[in-house]
Amino acid sequence: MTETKKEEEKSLNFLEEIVEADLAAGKYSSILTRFPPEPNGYLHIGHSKSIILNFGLAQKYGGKTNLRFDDTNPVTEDTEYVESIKEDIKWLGFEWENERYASDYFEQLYKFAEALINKGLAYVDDSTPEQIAQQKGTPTEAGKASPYRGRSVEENLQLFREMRAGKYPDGAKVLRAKIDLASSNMHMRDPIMYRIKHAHHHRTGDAWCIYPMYDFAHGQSDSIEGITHSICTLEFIPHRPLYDWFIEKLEIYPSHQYEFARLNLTYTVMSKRKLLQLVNDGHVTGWDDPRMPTISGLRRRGYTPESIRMFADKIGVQKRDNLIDVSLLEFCVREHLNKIAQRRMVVFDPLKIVLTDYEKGEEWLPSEDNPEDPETTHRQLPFSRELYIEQEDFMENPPKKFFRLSPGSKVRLKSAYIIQCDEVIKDENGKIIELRCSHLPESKTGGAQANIKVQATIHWVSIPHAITAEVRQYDRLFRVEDPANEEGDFKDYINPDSLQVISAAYAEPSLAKAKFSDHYQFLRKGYFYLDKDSSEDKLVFNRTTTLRDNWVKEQKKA
RNA sequence: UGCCCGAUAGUAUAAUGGUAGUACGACAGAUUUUGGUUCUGUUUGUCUUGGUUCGAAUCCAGGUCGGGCAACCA
Repeated sequence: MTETKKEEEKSLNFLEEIVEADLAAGKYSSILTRFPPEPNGYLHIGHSKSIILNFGLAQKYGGKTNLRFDDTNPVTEDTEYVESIKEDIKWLGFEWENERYASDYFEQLYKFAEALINKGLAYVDDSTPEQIAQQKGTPTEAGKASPYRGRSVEENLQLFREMRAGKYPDGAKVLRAKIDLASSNMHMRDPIMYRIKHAHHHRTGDAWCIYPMYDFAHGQSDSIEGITHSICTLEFIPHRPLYDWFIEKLEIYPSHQYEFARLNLTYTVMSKRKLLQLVNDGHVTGWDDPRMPTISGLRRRGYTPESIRMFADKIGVQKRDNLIDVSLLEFCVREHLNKIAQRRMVVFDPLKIVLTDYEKGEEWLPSEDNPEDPETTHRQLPFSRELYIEQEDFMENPPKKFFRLSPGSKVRLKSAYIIQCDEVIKDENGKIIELRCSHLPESKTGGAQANIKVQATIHWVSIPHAITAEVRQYDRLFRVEDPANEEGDFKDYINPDSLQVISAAYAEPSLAKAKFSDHYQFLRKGYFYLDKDSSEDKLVFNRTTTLRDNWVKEQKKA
């Protein structure tokens, strides 16, 4: 009920309005969108906005979505990327109707090009790249015609066929559309349609040595598939007249292009080119480094598809440039993980405690796996006389608002007893190496003293039962909000402390059975996820994100 | 000094001529066997100048500011 109400109240974004209007007007009986990545890099969170938009729009209005790889530039593209892109889309929770490639249409596109030549709307140009740039003029100055612009249809046809046949080397000739060299839109000043590249293509192999440019491939591919709404980012706005021009002159199905603002996130970069540099220069370990904003990086770090979809829903879709605070993404992942994460106890920086009055040897105490879940399961935690707690949970001379353990004070050990610190043991340098404590024997859950109020509950592990694990704690990759727009090289703003490794944290033994299907909350520490670097004899956990921490804020104020 | 987009709290996003609302953040408090969660409260906004109108964030005009466009990239 509430869900439906919320749905109704939620206002439409501008694309949903367009689709609803088109559907209401009977322009289409159902819609077909497409997600068109170039397989030259891994998908990032910015792409997930586009994926969720394209697939989500179709889902909402009973339509379908094609996955189409825009593979018109063989020198940068590779099947490695095709595979990762498919995996990422599936992981986000979407299914495409058809898997297509722009390269599927190379023959058709070639025929389209000949058709334009026959109409006198395209010509083969022998000019060099420099000459073509010269001819284009500037935004304030009209361009000039190439000396080859007046070639006859027959000559153009013959030369274009020779281009295809491999008669010319790379760069010797191009095919250009004959449009308007005086247009105020630079993209209409006789844009290049085909260039010669004697390069191996990841799908068509060596069948072709001429390849269509984006502008001559994208709109026609949309048209061939019958895409109703072709949604892309803002920088393609000036391409739209060209998109429409090719469709009009070719007299083919009129797909329409719409544009939205791409996602930008604080403290990271969002371009494949820059991400590739981080990988190639070794600033990160790979495309799936958990610090990367790639979908594979976020997945490895422990983000969930649900959290990313919630994020996309919250940021909305608009045409204004934006820089979204990464704290919103963190909020979304905490929101989801709080509901599903299994609670576990892990001590990162141990301080030994001896319970001088504990005589039992060992006992096993139940602890809930997730207090947010009313049907939570419980696991058994081993308890003993010797425990580790966190160094930071003890202070010999505590400031006013310190609620944890200090000499003479009491704290509760989560799911176990209330303890009190009786004696502080130091080494010859005065460093605290051990605490002697006593416990309230009736204070465990359900006991007579269980309801005694103490200022804090802290986590712990039993020393004889503890296992060790490597813990990788991540921080933002950059020191500044918008590294791409800072002076100089964006790499100068990399955060040198973006990774902090604890090689041996002490964990409760149940974590020996950690699984990739589970997300964990290490109590009072944050959310963690098993890393693929784990092996039989070594556990590795990635910190997905910290818990919100008011104590840290309190300390900063002081 | 051409053309094209855009402009609502710190950040995003609604209000489609009729009470400027929501989320995140920040701040304060309550609850709590996680300084988590949950709950309550507070804070801050229509780029500007005119015009149309009973009434303008919304429509019109001028200005300002931000972004994009001159790859054989997509």
